[in-house]
Amino acid sequence: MRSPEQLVERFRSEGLKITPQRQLLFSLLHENAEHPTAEALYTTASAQMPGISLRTVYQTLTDLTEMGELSQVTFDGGAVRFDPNLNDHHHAVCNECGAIADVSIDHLDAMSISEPNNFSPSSTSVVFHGTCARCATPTNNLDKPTNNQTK
Amino acid sequence: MRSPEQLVERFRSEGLKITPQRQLLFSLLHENAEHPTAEALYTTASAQMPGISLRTVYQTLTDLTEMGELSQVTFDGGAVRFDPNLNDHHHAVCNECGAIADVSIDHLDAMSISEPNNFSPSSTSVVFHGTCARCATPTNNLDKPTNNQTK
DNA sequence: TTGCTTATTCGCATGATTTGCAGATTAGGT
DNA sequence: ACCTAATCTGCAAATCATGCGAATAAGCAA
Repeated sequence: MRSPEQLVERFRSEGLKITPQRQLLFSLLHENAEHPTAEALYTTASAQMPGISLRTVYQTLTDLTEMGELSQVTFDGGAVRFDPNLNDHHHAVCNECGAIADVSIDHLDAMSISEPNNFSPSSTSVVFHGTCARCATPTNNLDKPTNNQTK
Repeated sequence: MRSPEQLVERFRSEGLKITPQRQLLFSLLHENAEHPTAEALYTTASAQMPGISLRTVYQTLTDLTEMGELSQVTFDGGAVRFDPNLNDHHHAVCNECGAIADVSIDHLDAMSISEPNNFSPSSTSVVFHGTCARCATPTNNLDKPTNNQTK
């Protein structure tokens, strides 16, 4: 996703209005690597702007997605998560705390479908499930984040 | 998933009962490569056993999943799909008709997380999105399946 | 075969997530 | 300051899935 400033420009140039709600969400999403759900963003947004509607959060997220500024991802059937990282990347999901990390993959091209089924993929997504560094370290268990998994 | 006969044995040996509903679902799932949703199975099952409850379909699918006879997969936030293929495999989703095919992947091991983030994956799932052979062939467009995508 | 015990089925209510709709509000230009 | 279209908001509704209790039936024993 672009910076809030750039998004403001883009919205203006497309005849869309710059509302406080949108500006807030722009800033909450900018460089946000937490893959938040709509509800999570709503909670955060509400703290700064009491009265903002969950409907507006959904609406703005949908708009940004349609503009290609966000991508949506879901893991294991939980709620949709929003990802402002537009670079080619994949995800690692921690089974313990539910944290989702962006990961780059080396040699993705070396991987190929082995059967001659004529399927021509236009995109490939890889999801790792496992234990994140934080949860794997027996020491700092005290400040371990609580489980954020939806399902 | 094992054969219906083997499942009957397993259920018996675990003190579970062999009901007509379960037997029907065993046979509908056996070697089923369509990755059906609970609703889809309910529709099919209802044709052969009018009156069967959607609740029972969900219950049986959950039971089989907990027994490790089925796995659940979701794509793009749609409904959960059930997969009786217990072999190590991945999926190819057709953007046109929504069909989901099982695929084996060569050299999955060649692929690796490039950043030193200490994430230790216990499982990896790969999903290809693209166009299936059927939809890619301009000739047999007449008998092309209808779009089954949930979202 | 009859009866008993307990698993199972079934229908309905409920929960979670997301979208549709319509009226109230407001951004941004005149 | 005013107008108009875009936006926001709250609520209803759709979809998918699970909890719960009463009714039913599988499997065993006599």
